[in-house]
Amino acid sequence: MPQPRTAARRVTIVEVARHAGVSTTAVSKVLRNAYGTSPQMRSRVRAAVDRLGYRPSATARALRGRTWTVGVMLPDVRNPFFADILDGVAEHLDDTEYQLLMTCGGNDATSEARVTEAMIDRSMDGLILIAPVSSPAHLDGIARTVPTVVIGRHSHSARYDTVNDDDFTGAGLVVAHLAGLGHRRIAHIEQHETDRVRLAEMPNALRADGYRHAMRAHGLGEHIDIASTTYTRDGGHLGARLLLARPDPPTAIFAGADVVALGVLDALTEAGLSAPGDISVAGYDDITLAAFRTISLTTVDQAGHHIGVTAAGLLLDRITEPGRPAAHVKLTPTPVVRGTTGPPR
Amino acid sequence: MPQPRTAARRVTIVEVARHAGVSTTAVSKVLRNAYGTSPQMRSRVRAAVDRLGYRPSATARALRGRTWTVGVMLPDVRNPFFADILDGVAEHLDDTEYQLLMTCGGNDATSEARVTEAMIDRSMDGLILIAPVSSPAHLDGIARTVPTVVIGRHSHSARYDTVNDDDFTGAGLVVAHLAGLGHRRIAHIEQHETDRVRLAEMPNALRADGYRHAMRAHGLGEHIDIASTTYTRDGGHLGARLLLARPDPPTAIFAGADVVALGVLDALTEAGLSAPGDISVAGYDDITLAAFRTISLTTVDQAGHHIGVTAAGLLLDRITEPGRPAAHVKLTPTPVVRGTTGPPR
DNA sequence: TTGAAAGCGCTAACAG
DNA sequence: CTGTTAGCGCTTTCAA
Repeated sequence: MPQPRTAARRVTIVEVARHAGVSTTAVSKVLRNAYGTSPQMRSRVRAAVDRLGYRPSATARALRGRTWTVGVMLPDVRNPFFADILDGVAEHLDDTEYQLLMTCGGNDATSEARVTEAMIDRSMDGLILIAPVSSPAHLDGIARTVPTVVIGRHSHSARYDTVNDDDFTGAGLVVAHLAGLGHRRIAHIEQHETDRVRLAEMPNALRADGYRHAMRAHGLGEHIDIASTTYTRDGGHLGARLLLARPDPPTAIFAGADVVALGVLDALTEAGLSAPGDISVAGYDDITLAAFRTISLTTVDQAGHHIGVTAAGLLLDRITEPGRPAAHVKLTPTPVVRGTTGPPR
Repeated sequence: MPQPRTAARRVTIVEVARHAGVSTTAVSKVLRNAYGTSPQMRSRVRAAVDRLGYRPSATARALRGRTWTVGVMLPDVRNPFFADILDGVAEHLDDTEYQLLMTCGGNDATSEARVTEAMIDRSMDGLILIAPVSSPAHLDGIARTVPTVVIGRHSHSARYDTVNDDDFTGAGLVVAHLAGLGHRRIAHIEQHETDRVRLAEMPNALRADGYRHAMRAHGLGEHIDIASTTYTRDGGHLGARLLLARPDPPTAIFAGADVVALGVLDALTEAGLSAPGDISVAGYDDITLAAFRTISLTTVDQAGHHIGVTAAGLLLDRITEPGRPAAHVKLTPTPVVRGTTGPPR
């Protein structure tokens, strides 16, 4: 039997139609469960599809209808918190026809613009943007072009939905826990913002606000002490060094994110100190690693999985009904007390 | 000035051509730097492109030429080792026109098939599969359809390139290090394989082989002791518990992957033991977390970043010249000695 | 209920 | 060097 020597060309709708003895229109209709197909036509078409191993070309479909593709932009593959969100998104999408495709935004507006444009160029049906750093105007522009849901931005846009953790409250939970243990000099490591819009929208800014507010509420306003660095391990390391060098160093550090807390622990080890013996440390996010016994980090669970499921649900709704009013969901965080916090010595 | 109330339709090549006063062919040629365009035509077209903010539709291009999209399948977003590979791939692609899109294969053949089909349906120009679990026949089928590079499978297919760490040698490095410290009862935690093909192709199987071989080479054949679990944190936890329960427990544990070693450390902490005081622990991969001072894990650096760069290079070559003979690259691992290994007590 | 035909945005022969 | 023309695989009016 002669074999073609080139890569087998893909089976197209034309071949399916020929084998089934019907028109391409008919095949298309059956595939999309469209109106106006007889049972026998359906079964003949389905048989031909199976026999030939036909799969529709998403790119050809894109020129007329949808691609059944949802794009997720995440800032960084390394931050394990985003994995929880992704799991949630994937779980919701698994029950649908949609395929998930991911890209990295790189925590940088230029790179984010490149990546979102790339997803739009590829005719994705909808986008989920996780913790984007682009300006609200730019996000609005994206949302005008394609159905969009934003995670981790407290904005009030009418064009896209948002899903957030209540960061302000979450920060308060940490302060309450530490104050309850008897700490007074509770310091915070934040990722600094200067831009007015970002001060209002970014989770890190709201956590810092929540920290300040809660400190005052507990009568600890005079002990407010913030080290401004970044939400990275290095940022935590630097922040801890700054705080430890104070004339009167804190007895507890609330890091704005778990990765930051890891950097803090690193700096403590380096300085010959340990948590909670010498100093208490708390994070935010409850990444999987926080539960790791060797670390056992006290933190705040913002239910990444649930955030992902919610965002995926909103996106599919929005794809179906692009003009519908924007939903802005805020989820309640819960404190997770583990081994890195204890009473001050 | 009246504003359209619906979402602005995308600018197409036709409009660019009209504004520039040339044919669509001309625009297409200029955009692709194709042969046969005069300087003035080029500048007029470019001006129109900029003015109108035109971006080519990747999906429309897909029907004729390439999509300038490379798909990467990774088994799992959580394993931080894959992030190193991704960085390498992204770095290499950043200098090109290609856009990277990722999917999760889920460490499961059925799910991998779904995901690879999805990428093929979307006309991706090439695929990089990281540590796939599908059968060689299935991988061959994929590679017949689209240019493919496989990372983390020691296969010898003529259809796709592979990039691997020399796992056999790497395992030997760990045994040599531990034996050099004076350990004799060195145990190993592996991810078990029974299938003949997988025994020959999977990195975990080669690491176990390398362990056995090195133990014998060091005259420690009688102390070979393997706990068969999985390459996960839980697998490490379970493996350590099994090994600690032996009548004569090991003085050193070589975990087949860093995530496994984290599970081992977890089990040690639980049992009131520590590394390297009570027992030495080594991993494999050198994930970023291994350098974290609180952990300071001895491991093997398999240069994930370099693997990624190499794979991306091979893929672009293969896209250009699909028929070229397959390259099978094996990179040399280097030992990274940190704080979790020391002399036996 | 069914199918012919037009066209989505782009590229590639082929003429001029 | 430039433009006309014919599709790529699919969906969608619109007649039959």
